[in-house]
Amino acid sequence: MAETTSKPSAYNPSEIEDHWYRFWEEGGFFNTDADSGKEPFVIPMPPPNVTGRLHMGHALQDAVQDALIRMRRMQGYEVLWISGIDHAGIATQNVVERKLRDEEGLERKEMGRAAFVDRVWDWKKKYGDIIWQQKRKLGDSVDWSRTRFTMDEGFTRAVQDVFVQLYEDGLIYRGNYLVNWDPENQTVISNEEVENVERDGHLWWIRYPLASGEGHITIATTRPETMLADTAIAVHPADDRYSGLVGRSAVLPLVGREIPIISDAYVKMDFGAGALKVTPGHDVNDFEIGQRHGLETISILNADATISEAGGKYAGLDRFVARKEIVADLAAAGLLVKVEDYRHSVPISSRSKGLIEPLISLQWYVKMKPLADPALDLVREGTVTFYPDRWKNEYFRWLENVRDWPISRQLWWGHRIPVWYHADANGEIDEGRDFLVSVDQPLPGMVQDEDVLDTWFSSWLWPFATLGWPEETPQLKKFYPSTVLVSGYDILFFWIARMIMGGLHFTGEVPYRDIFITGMIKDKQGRWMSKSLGNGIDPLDMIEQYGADAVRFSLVLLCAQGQDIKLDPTKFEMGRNFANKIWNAFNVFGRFMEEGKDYRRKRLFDELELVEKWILTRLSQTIKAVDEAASRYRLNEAVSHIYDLFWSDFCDWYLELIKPVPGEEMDQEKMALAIEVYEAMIKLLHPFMPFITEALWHRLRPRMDGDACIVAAWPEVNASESNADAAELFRVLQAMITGIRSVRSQYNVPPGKRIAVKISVSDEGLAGSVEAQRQYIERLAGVDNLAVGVGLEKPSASAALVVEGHEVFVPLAGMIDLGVERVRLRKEIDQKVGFLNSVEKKLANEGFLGRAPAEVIEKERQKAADARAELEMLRTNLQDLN
RNA sequence: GGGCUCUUAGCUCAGUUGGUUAGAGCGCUACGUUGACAUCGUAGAGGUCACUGGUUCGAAUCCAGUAGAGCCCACCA
Repeated sequence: MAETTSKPSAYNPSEIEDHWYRFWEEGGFFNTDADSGKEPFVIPMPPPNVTGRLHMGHALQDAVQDALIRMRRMQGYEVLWISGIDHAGIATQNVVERKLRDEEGLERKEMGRAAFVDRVWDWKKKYGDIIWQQKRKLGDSVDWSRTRFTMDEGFTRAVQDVFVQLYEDGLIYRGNYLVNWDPENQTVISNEEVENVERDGHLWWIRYPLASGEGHITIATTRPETMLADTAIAVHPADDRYSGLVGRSAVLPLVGREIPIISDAYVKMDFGAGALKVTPGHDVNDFEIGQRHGLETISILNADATISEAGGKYAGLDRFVARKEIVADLAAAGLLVKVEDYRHSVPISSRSKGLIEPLISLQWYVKMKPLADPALDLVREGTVTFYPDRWKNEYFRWLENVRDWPISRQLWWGHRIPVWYHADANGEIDEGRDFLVSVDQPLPGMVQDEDVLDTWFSSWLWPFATLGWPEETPQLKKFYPSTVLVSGYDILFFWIARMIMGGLHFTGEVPYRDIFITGMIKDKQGRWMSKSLGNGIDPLDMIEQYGADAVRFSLVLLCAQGQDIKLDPTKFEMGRNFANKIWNAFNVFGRFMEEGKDYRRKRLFDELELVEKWILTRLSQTIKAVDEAASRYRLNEAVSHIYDLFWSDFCDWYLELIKPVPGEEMDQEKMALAIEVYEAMIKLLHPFMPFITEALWHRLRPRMDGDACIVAAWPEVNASESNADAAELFRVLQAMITGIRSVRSQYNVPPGKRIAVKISVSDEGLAGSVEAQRQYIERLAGVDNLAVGVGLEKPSASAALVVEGHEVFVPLAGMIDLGVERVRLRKEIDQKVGFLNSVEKKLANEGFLGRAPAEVIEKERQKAADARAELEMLRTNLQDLN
């Protein structure tokens, strides 16, 4: 499928990306084969929500994951990128509910559960995999035939089995406790789903009369309406102001209930009036005080956060309306002491953004400590490793303090809880009788729990339930545990920690040994990207504008060791420019290639010319560095090594030296090596820039059907084709060329004008070596009259440079400006003197000589000697000017 | 209140176990387009590595403290 090479075309990402994605997908290159016998490499992709659209976070994490997947595929692993979609309980229910209301005027509750859930399924089938069309644009090499859904048949079975197993293990229980209640969605949520935000509020000081009829006690509260559920007043045991009141009672205003005054060390003496109204039914800390003192727990809120019947005359009012009325009533009764402005943090639902109301509710819980302890040990022992390491501390902190997990949700979209109740005469749950935990209906007439499970109760099974667990499938045997998880830290507790616990408990193995935590994408000012702020950058727009390869490359380059990325769209210019460079560099030799011809080098390494030995040496060094960096998930380093090699070495030096002069053809042997090196670099780049590399790979040689860059063998270090001496010699030549160019620039020598140069080196051997490469200097420094020798004399009226201990004279008759030259030399001398001083200071330090390693000392001595020699040359040259 | 991260060139950021007078991209200055690329090339300017102290022969790098910025967790009603 050779493309035409006669007419170099400009780089246009959109022209190649769809074409090559289709090539991969239709060619089956993404497919995973459980029977291949190759060593597995597995990444469980965090399943996007069914409501999801591609955002920059996906783009970053997919760029990282796909790079790892593609690299390992090229290295001969059987790769599996576990993919699928999460049903995302609350989020999806909300989206569909809103849509039905807006577009069809339908209310969920009026529709009924079965009809509503049907509509969510319809919605899922219609919109559920939009994100995968978007991920194809990114170039994700996913086996799309294996995608799963967290509510598909097998997954549902796994979730239910897990519930039953945990119940039988004694790790699931049901109970009435204070929960985080989200009145908007009318469901319980877990602590992790609650955000605390600072809000302006008030502190109401309220006087509670004593039951004796004389005197009163004053409390301060931010939520006066909860007083309806007060069952005590608490003061600090050491608070002298109130010591006489402890044990007596107060009368709850507006309600008339008599409540005890108790002492508890929880109370802060210096806050408010030092007395605390205790509301066990609607406050976490008060609940605990209530437990300690055996207080009654009263609940005065309905599920929709209106005041319940227990709230007497306020029943039916919304909590905020009730608050106003209660405050007014207190004021009227002369019991409102004062109102202060007060800024404090309040809990809100991360889903609905509604204010959370703590209240008592009957829910299902998972007992966490027995699951957490083994999960802690495995990370402590190093069986599981975090990259970067510091995230393990967050993990420890959370798991060491983990609280039991409320898993029931009062939603309709999700996995039904596999618990069955006897029904009363009305078909309602009869709480008076025992329930049965069972996947299937255990007895006719029993009714299933109305609630569904927290979304994360299915997600935590992701790495194995996707492979057929609990069946012992070949897939499961081959691909579990996974190799590495790539994720953001935002779901460390929600998902990663629970996945480790679940994996261990249910399969007996850790779900993966490596966890690579990426930074998060922020906007230019470091804020989270969000719809409400409107500061999001759409990856699809960026792909359109810069190309997918450019977007991926830039993201990986910016993604350093878990640091957040403050993203500005102009960052993608770096990737785009690089892609353009790659494309155009091909044309340097590509335009000379004969169609259908396979150029292979005949020369051995020793027969290569210097710059060729050098570029092969640099290639080997780069391959080594890339492999090393990738093994530690330092992909930004891997990528910058390749970038430097390609741009600064291959293009700026190697290509400049081997490309034919205008009008001439390219030497076949040189072409063969150029193709060889370029091909290796293309392969190194493929994991990061898959489209452009695939496109170019096919242009490099005639390819067999079924061959592709995506499955080409990963480059390996070839020690026999690497030569440090050659590399060093070339480096010296580079320094000489740069020096001559610098002189030219300083004296404004026109670019086209060729000049004479005399190079005086330190020994005959080097003179020969430099002489042999004279065409490099002539070509890249614009020199037409080059003399090389030992101890050559400085021509008159010439600029003199000292390069790596050698002297380079640039005669500039008529152009030389003694003033400029003096300034230049003095500057060089000053620099050199400063350098020499610092080195000599070290060498004069007995501590250094006594304690530093011998090779470090030797290096310093060499540096000093070199610097002295160079300084001597510079000074002589300066004197000659006078 | 506890913990974590960051502070390096005008801007955005790299810098792997401490060892050449610190690097990149962008921006800036000068010069340069009849064939790879102006999404480019060549040369250059630009940094007391936040501050203070300590460890060390040697610190951008390790430790302590200070000052800013941000994040996470827990939350005084």
